[in-house]
Amino acid sequence: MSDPQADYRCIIHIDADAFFASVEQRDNPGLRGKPVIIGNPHSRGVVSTCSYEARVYGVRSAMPASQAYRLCPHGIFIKPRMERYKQVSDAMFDIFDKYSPVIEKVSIDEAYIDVTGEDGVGIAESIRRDIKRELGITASAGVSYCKFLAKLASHSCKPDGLRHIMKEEARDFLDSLPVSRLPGIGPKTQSKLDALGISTIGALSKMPEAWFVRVFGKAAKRFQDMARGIDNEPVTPWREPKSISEENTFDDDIDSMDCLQGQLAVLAQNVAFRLRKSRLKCRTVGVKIRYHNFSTITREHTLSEAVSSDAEIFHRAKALLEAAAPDKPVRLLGIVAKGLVPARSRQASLFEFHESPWDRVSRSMDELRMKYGKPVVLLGPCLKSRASDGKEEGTG
DNA sequence: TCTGGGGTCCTCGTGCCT
DNA sequence: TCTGAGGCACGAGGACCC
Repeated sequence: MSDPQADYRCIIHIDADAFFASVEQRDNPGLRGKPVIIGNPHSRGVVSTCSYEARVYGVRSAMPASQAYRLCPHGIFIKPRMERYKQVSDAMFDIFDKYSPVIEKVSIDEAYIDVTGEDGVGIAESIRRDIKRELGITASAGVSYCKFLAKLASHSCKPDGLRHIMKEEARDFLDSLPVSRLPGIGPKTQSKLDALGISTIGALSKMPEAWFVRVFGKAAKRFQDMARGIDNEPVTPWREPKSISEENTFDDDIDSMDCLQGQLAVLAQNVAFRLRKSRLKCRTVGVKIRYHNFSTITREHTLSEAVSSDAEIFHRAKALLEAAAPDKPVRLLGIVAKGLVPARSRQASLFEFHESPWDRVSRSMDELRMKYGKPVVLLGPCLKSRASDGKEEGTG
């Protein structure tokens, strides 16, 4: 059922243009007008983003960095400086705050802003102007009565553009677009739709609903609603995180269990630290193993009690790794913490919360980590891993 | 040719319980 | 005692997004 109120909403989608590359060009004027590519061409990584000058050569986000290097060998490759991008992002969100309290952060450089009842186009223009003046980068904005159309609008006018899609023109705008422009339709669903001869959003909107749901399941209803310009999804300022994970792709595949355990210990410490920083514990610990041939397995285990100490998370992950018994060289190893529950506060602990010995150890380790800005006390296997990497930092 | 990292959501299979 | 149905939690994996 469509919500009649929803038709009167006014939502802005703001998206910074080539964000990481723009920040680099802003900080270093010598890079302006040049093909800047964020990524390491000699690693197994991919391109995070690239300037519009690099896109001329066919370089795109998520493309293997080595491929980007072949396409644009004279491109300027820069390692991402996430701390710096985070600073600029925070400043951008401060600008949004001036215009509305209802802001949904989509990612570091992108947000939805609900400005229902106000002049959406005027506000979007002001925000874009403020970003350019205060931060020295450009952003594109889409304005519409629902989230996904606001997003399509901002993407259709990149870079440095503003587009408003009104209710009356939504169907005309959507009908000729390829189905892949709908959020949720990725390469797999697109090829399924292709096989059925459905290539445009207009064609998708005309499919018999019952049949479409039988073929595509629950998602079908949402796809068809969007294709018909219906989307009542609210702008949601805050959501509880569902999981915290960390993974690492190695420069060279690893086939020694000792070495894998060392890497696992580092991941466990980082995930556990992030849990505690967010005052959370997890009931489920999982590991992810990607082999040299890119086949990937995951294993997880749910505990009777929630945990957040380095040692408890490491031991559970280690048991899962051993049970999985990787028999091929491993390219990537990851840990995920799920089933997140709030850790009770320290104050409450005085009366009712039994702090385990592991919790006390973790608390002391966190205090040191905060003080020195990096892990000071390492789990045994971490030391092994550092030694085999030839790294010296963090021993203590 | 080569495919990151950190997430969310969904589906399907399985085991357990009533 | 056995069996099947239904609900539920869990585990694994797929698809997608930025």
